[in-house]
Amino acid sequence: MNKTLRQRAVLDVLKHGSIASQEDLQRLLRKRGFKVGQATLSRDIRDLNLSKTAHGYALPQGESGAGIALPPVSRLVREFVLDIRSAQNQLVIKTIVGSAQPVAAALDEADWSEVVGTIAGDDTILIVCPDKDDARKLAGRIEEMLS
Amino acid sequence: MNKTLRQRAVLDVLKHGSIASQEDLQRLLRKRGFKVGQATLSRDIRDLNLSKTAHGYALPQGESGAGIALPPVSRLVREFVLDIRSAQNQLVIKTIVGSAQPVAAALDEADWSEVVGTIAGDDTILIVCPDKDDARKLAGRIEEMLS
DNA sequence: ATTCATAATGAATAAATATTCATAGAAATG
DNA sequence: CATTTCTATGAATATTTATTCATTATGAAT
Repeated sequence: MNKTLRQRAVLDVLKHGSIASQEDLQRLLRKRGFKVGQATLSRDIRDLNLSKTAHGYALPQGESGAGIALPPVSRLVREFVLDIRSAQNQLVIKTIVGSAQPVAAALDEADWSEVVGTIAGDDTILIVCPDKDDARKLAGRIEEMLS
Repeated sequence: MNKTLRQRAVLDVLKHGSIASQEDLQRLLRKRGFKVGQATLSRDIRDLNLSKTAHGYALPQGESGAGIALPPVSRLVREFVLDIRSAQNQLVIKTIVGSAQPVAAALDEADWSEVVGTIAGDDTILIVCPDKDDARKLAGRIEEMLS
C-alpha cells in the first residue's frame, strides 16, 4: 500500500511511453513492482489530473513539469530513506527495501545542481555529485528532511 | 448529416460550459439542432483532438485557439452561404436554412477586424462592420470564397 | 443516369473507466 | 489497549466510450 511512490511511478511511466489504457498502465506498473487494481489507477489518474487524449494519457497542461498535487520529495525522503553517507563526490543512500528506484527517480526529477546522476538498486541509491563539497551539501540537505 | 457544422458546434459548446460526458454533449447539441448518436460524437472528439480530464472534455493544449484539423471558414462559406449583400456598414448573408447560426459563429471566431458583431436567425446573418469600406471589403472577401 | 468508390452515420456491442460497497490497516483519541 | 476515524484499496458493478458491422448518403467518372 503505497500511494505516494506509485503515483510518482505513474508520472514516470507517462514520460517514457504513451499509455493507451489503464490496463496498459497496470501492466507497466507491475513491472516496476506495483501490483494494483484498475480502480486504484482510475483514482490515481484523477488525483494526478491526467487527461486522456486520442494518443493516451497525458500530463495536465498548465502546470509546470508534472502533477499538481504531488507530495514533495521531502515527504518521500522522510518516509523511505534510512541512512545517508557521503564519500568523495558520491552519496550513498539506504532506503527501505524496494523503494530505492522510485526515490532515486524523485531525486533525479528534483533537478538539483548537486545531482549529476543516480543509480538505484533495491534498497540502495548511489548519487554522483560534481565534487566533494556538493556531496556534503546535498547530504546535509537530505538529512534535514529526515527530522 | 453535417459534420463540419456539428464539429464547430462541439467546440463552441466546449467554450461555454464543461462537458462531462458524450451524453451531455449529445443533449446540448440537440438543443442546437444537431441530432446525432453517441458513436458519432466519439468520432468527433477524436477528430478534434479533444482530451478528457477530470473536469470534462477540453481543447487540445499546444494548438492556438481551437482544434487542429478544423475545416477553414472558407469551406463553410462555400458550402452554406447563398448570397451576400452589403448596406452601409452592414452585411446581410443568406444561407441554406438552419445554417445561419453556426456559420455566424464561425465568422465571429475568425476574428477579423471588419467584423464588429453578428446576429443570426435561421437562414440570415447580419454582420455589423466598423464602416462602409470595411463592409465592402468583407463582402468581397467572402464572395471570393464562393467561387 | 448508372456505376463505383468513399465518407458519414447509427445500432449493437465490446472495451474501458468510474463508482459503489465492503474491508483492512493506519493514525488519532480516550 | 480499546475504540473511533480516516484512508487506501479491490471486487463487483454501473457507466461511459470506442469499435464493428451494416446501411445510407455523396460525389466522381463514365
